[in-house]
Amino acid sequence: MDLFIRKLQNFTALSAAEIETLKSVPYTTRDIPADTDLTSEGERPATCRLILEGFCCRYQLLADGRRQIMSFHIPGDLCDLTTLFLGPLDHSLGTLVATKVGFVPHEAINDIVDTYPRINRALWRHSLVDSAIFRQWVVNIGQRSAYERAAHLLCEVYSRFEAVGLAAPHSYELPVTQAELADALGLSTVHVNRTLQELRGDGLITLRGRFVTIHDWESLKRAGDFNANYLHQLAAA
Amino acid sequence: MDLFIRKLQNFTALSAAEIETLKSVPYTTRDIPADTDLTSEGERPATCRLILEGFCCRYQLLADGRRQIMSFHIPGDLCDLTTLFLGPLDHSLGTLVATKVGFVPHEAINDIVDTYPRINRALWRHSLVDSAIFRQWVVNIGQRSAYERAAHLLCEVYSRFEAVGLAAPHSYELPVTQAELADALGLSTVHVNRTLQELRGDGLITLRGRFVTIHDWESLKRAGDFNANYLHQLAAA
DNA sequence: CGCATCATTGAACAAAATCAAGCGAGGTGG
DNA sequence: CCACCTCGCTTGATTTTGTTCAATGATGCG
Repeated sequence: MDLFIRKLQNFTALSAAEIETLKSVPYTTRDIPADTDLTSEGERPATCRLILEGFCCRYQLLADGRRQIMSFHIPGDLCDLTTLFLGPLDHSLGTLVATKVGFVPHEAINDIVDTYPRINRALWRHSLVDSAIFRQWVVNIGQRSAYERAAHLLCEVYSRFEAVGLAAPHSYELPVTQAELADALGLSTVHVNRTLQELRGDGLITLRGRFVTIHDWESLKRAGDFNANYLHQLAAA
Repeated sequence: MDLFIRKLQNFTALSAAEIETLKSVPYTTRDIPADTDLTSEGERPATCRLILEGFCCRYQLLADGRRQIMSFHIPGDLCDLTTLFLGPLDHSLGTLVATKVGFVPHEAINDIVDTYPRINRALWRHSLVDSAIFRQWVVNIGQRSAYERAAHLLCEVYSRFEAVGLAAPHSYELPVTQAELADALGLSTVHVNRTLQELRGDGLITLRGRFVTIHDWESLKRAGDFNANYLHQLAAA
């Protein structure tokens, strides 16, 4: 929960009382294994999911089995707000590795939204940044080459990890297979593999297992045409 | 403004008092010519833009001139809420045809968000549907073929026009050049042209000028793998 | 009439997908 | 402790989809 509060404060300063209110929000914690849905398309859960540890994604399956991952979610993300306000979920939310999840009852969030204007606004910001990330993915997949796309994604995840203090200097764990990366980038697995090799060959990154090390942050940003604006973080990454 | 209220009521029933509150929101109207920015990337406007008549899009330009359109906006859309809560805009908003726009001061919306919980929630829904549309564009561009993509987009715009009562039965005006469609679909102009010809050849649609006529709604939906869920409209299209 | 913008066409080309194997590390059971 | 199996990564060859380049029609408007 602290991570989440920290993330909100990334956008808005909160008073001590407001922080207390957030800390008193009830939730139950559960450990979910890898590759498990937290919510599936069509469901109407009664709780929102707060990622405490691990790594999740939102995705949609097409009839013939193609899958598009539409976002990654890292600790501190409340990734389910849409279930609070809208009807049946139009996509699925699943873990990519074993993940510790907090389930926050809708009523608790509803109360806060209705009675604490400043927290309401902080949640608005959180949600609008989410939205900005989707937009950026549209740009990324729509216009950029495989090489640019991959570089951009690596930059985004790094920036987001860094913002919640979960990245080592210029390195982080991206707990995702190349097939999953492919689904996120709208590319084939084979092509992702070749693209990552190119990025490595150009000395921009190293991969050891699932640990990404960024050797040349400026060049990687340039390669991915990455501009952290859209993450709307207070501290520039 | 009536269209906007109607759109909000698509998600939530509002009381007479709430509708009055919305109707009393001050705004200034302006006629904006085609191909003009309403707000440009990096700006921090003091108003939100409500489309009254016309057709707009949000887009981002890359350094080398490539452009990705990330969404279309039709009358009744309040397309700028992000400027209310977040810092400098991370993309641009521009007209595609001559458009009548209402400029609503941020303070007015701020007041409403803070003091009218039910309208706040209606705005949340409006914004979350926006978000769902972005996600669906990610899926569309990431996984679907040119043919499927184009079909899907035609379905989406039709459904949205219909929801605000701006579509004739199975036909509507899509006031957009093929080059603009290309920027929205992440395809080249040439390929969009050929794809539209295919859709016409298959008897799914007719184009006369910029008027789209859908001959076989079920088939077009099937061709685009379109499922209106994500628009979260009360009345199924 | 003449210009500008948009739609259309054909041919050559490039990026990425697909198909089909092989490799390597980690985990399991005998 | 080793054989084996699985999953994920890597590689090469081929095919597909969509791009680019370069014209040529159409249409509308001053």
